[in-house]
Amino acid sequence: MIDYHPDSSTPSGWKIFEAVMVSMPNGVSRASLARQTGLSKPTVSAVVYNFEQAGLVRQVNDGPEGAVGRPPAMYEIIPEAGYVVGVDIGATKTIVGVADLLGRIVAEEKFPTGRNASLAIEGVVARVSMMMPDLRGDTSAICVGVPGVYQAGSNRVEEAPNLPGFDDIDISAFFTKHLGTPHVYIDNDVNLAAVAESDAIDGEDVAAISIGTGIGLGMTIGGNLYRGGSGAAGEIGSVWLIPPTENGLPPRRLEDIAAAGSIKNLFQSAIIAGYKTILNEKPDVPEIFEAAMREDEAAQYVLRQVANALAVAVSHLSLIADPGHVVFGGGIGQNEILVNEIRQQVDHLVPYPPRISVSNLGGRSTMLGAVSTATRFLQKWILTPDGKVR
Amino acid sequence: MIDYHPDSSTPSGWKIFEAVMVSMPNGVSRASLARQTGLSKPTVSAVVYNFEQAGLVRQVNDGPEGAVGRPPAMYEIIPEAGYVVGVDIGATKTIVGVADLLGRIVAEEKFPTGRNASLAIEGVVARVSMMMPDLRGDTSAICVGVPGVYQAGSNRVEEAPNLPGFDDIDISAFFTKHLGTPHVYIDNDVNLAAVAESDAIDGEDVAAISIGTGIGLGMTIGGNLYRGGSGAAGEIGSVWLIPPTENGLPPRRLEDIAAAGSIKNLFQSAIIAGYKTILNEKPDVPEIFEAAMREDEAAQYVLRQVANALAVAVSHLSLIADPGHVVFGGGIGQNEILVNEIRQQVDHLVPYPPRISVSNLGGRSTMLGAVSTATRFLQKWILTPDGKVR
DNA sequence: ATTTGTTAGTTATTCTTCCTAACAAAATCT
DNA sequence: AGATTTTGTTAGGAAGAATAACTAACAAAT
Repeated sequence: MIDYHPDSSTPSGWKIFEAVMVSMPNGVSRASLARQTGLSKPTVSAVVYNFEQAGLVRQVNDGPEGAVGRPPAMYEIIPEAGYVVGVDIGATKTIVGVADLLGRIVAEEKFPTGRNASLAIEGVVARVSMMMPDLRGDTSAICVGVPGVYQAGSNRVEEAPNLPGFDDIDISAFFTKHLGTPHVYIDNDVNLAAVAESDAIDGEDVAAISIGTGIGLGMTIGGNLYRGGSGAAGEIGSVWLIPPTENGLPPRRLEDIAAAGSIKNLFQSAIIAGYKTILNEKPDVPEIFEAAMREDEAAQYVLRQVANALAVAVSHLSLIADPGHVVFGGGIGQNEILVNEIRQQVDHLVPYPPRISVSNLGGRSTMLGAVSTATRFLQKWILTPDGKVR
Repeated sequence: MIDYHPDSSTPSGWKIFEAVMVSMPNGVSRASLARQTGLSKPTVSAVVYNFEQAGLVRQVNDGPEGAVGRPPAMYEIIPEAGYVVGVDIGATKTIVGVADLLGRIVAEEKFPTGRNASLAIEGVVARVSMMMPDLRGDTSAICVGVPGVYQAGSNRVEEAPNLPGFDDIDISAFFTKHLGTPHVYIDNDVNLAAVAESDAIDGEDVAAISIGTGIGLGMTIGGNLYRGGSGAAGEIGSVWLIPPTENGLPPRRLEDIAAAGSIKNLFQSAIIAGYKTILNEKPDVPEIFEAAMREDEAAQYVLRQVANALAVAVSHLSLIADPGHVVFGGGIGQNEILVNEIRQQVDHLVPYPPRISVSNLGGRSTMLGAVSTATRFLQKWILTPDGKVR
């Protein structure tokens, strides 16, 4: 029973809050917090007391039994103290995830994206309102991944060919108005996917390559997204494999070979060029890659070409930026057969190849990255820069 | 006349020291420091008093005349409070620069590099000892740029083909032993050049490409050097222009076309291929580029090929990492004709091309970057993390 | 020559934030 | 039962920096 009134909480609140955060789901004693943070026991007690008063933390009595010494009072974050929403607006499907203050997903839904930008974000609002009736108030945040380039300055989404109509929408104001939360973050879908992939490997730097209708790249450096000098970093789909020169060869960008449509076209050309196949006339991409494993000539040709194009692009990425990890995702990037072939080829192109892997977030990476981004924001925002509870 | 004894100096010392630093060479009043830093006047006075006692700062009486109000007492850094040495050990020439605590070069010398690593660093020690007799003591630092990859873990320089013999030398210990300063920093020459180029544009992010015997790339992100996941970022010379595939074309890396030796070879092949020239048999690279401006066929062919190779590499760099600026340096990279041609070609390859320019540091960029690095270190080191004078 | 206004710098006091030291509380170990 | 061990509380500071009110030194207006 605590009934004393020590100092109000203080700048050290940051450290303590973080330490309680990482202690989850086990909880921590105040003595342990003092050891971890290097702060004194009285300071920790005072801060934790204030957190408790503010409804941010609660005592749980499941300390270790049978240990020597006075049994500790364990404290844990109250996950319901705040909620965040992470959204992935894709060209065809939208995923909405709701998570608590700890970033744990508590609800998740997937549904068709509206046919244009306006319908898409209205659909998100409608769905979020059902999943999470009360997002009003300060202790909430929403992060939305969009299939285009988000310009923070003008608060507009640009270059989203697969979802027209973003030009005149103040997307941030729209969500604030209809969902009530003042904290809205918009970002490119591949950037958010990179955040999730980085989270998945303990925050190490990662380059996340997403292959689907187009090819995108998101990179994290030192735990933060890297956007480049003019916010245009990661346009790996536009990298020239055969640059336009006078020597006659038709110019080719990575996307002309390794994006979904291009792969299907490539298969058709392979047949015309005389490669044999047992596949039907219009196979989808996974079918092609699987056939390649079963010695189908045309499919093998396609797989080799596509993997080669991607391997060359990864070699550029690796030699220039040297990311520790490269993770492939997206509808096509998730294909193990493709990535295995890429990995083999990269090994021949680069002296110190990066670790190359397939995303194991199962198409949820953008949504998870959005949730992570919103959660990180909210966790920081809920304490003032002085460490007081907001 | 100050004759009171306030509190000892404090964590706020950092901010104040930096503010005095940027005020140079004008100096600042304490009232102005208080305004700039947001600290209170008493705090500033106490800290400045301690700096003055420690010999880090002195009063100068050249405040503004004719201004309303009490004339301020102006303070400035004592530049002689510390000295740093920046060294560029190149394959053929070495540059040594000595600078004061403000990073202002006070002495600079250029001389032939010793024929191997051991002779090279002995030469540096001999020259530094003459230029800067007393580098002993804490308030000094040295930073050395080497033509190879420096592995901080093992404290060894690797992959320095142009300067053999680095394998068994503990270079850091060598300098400490013979020069007395405990603060020795080694880095790759191109990385340090990038630091200098970034300094030259007010700390904005930059990608510095050095073209000489080889081709190297150094990048700064957020004012700091970016080294990549395994310290291997910036190997742009190894980027594949024509990757090794089965289709018959001979594989080519950027260095196979655009490094000094390759350019000369390319000129010979141009002649063999029947391009006409008025140049003599073995022209050097600047001669070739100048001839290209005077409509020399073979020279034009070479210039276009070389610029194209570099432009394609810059397009990769730009699409992947999007640096705001790209600065060319090194013996060949300093050539305006070449860089103009590159700029034109990049404009056709990339939607948002970076600003591309020629280094205007005249071959001194690595040395200047070394000085800058050592100065930054010393400025930070001279105050403890609490802001007290060390 | 005097008054007024402005800026610089000092002093004394107070506030914030954290620590140390000592002790009380609650368990296990012997 | 008493020793030991660990947690948590209380009391008393100490350090850093802010506030407020002062003095100091000048320019411009009267």
